[in-house]
Amino acid sequence: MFSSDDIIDKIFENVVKGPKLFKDKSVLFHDYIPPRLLFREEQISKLAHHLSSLMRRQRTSNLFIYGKPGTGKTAVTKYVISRLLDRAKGTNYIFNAIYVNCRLAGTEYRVIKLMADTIGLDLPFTGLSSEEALHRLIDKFRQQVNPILIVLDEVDALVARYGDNLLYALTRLNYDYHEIISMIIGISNDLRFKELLDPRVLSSLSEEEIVFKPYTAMELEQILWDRIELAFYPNVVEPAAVKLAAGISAAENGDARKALDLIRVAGEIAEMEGAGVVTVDHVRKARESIDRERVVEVIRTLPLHSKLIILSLYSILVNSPESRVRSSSLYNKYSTIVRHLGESPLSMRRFHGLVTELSMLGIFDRHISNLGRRGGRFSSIKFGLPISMVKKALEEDPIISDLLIQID
DNA sequence: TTTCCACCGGAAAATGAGGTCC
DNA sequence: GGACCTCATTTTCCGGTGGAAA
Repeated sequence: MFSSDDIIDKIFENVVKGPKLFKDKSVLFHDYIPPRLLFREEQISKLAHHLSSLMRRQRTSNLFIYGKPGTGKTAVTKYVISRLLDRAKGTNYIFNAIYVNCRLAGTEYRVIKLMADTIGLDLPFTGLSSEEALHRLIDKFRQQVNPILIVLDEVDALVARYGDNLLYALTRLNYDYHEIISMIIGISNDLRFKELLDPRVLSSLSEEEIVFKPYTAMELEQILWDRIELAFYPNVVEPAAVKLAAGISAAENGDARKALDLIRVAGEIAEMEGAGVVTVDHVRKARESIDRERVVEVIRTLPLHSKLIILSLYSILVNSPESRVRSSSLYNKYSTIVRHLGESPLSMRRFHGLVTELSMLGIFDRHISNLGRRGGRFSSIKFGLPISMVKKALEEDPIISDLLIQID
């Protein structure tokens, strides 16, 4: 029987004394832009062609880029812009590029603020209306000498939540002052978001489109080998392991990021085990580990009341994980637990909202049943993942783990 | 065919904590 | 210092849902 200290000592020894597999792990992370982007020559040349007009200070079409996650949209856009900016240094063809990820920015105001930050305009975090912030940004735009390129990544997230007011204002500015705002690039994972756009915005933004198709398994395999050459020492990754990682990712929308994650985590597991080679088995373990870590991470970052709802379901199902619980029973249990903590439970409506969120995250599995006039319509809930995984995630919260001890 | 049950969920308003502006 | 702002969270209100019973 090994103690926890023995296990840690063994992992440490493997990492320090075991064979080194990684030459440069950073090239396997999502934000790394490689020196060449395979299978995207057509998109690179189309984008570079458009941007070259901008550098000549000619009016050029706005661009709409779409494709599934992990198909290289952001990487290609950043790659082309950075290459052209490098080339333009010291010439008269310089331009300013503003890149904002709308989903990460979160709100319309923050998108405006991030654009302002890029061109040296200081806007407060809060206190101004979005309208006022936009006015100040536009004034600053007008003072710019060089043409401006605006890239709005994951623009669908902005439009779905706040409508297309900001996009309308920017396309309007692009129309009226095209010598300043020379080009807007909208990047989206979801083509359907175009239905949400005002026809004037749509016609302006979709003047030109570039489509990124998902990578095939063969393409992903070559992409992986290209990165493995930079990331690992020679001959430490088995070809079968690469084939498996590419196959798994091709089945999941041809997502290159997933493939890179699999190979990176497989390499980390191999290093921890003190293995000299990354094998198929390490890729399988990596797949499990990524799924498990994702769940633990999601639950860890949930607000307290969401965790308390999960805990309530856990306390009911701890001895019969496959049973289902009515949402009303779950609410009663949740209320009892919250009152036990000396707090007031959330309203039923809010509770329903959180249960819906947990179902969408795959933590809960909700099923609608209908027993008719006497029984009515109701949803029954169980866990969408192994109960042991849920428990592990809950144990990371100090308040919840105390309650868990009482339940167990 | 209508009624009823037990929710479900959209929309709008409220709340409170952070802030700016004049 | 008061008016006004953003933003995340929550509450309140209320119409919708679908299948069995009346």
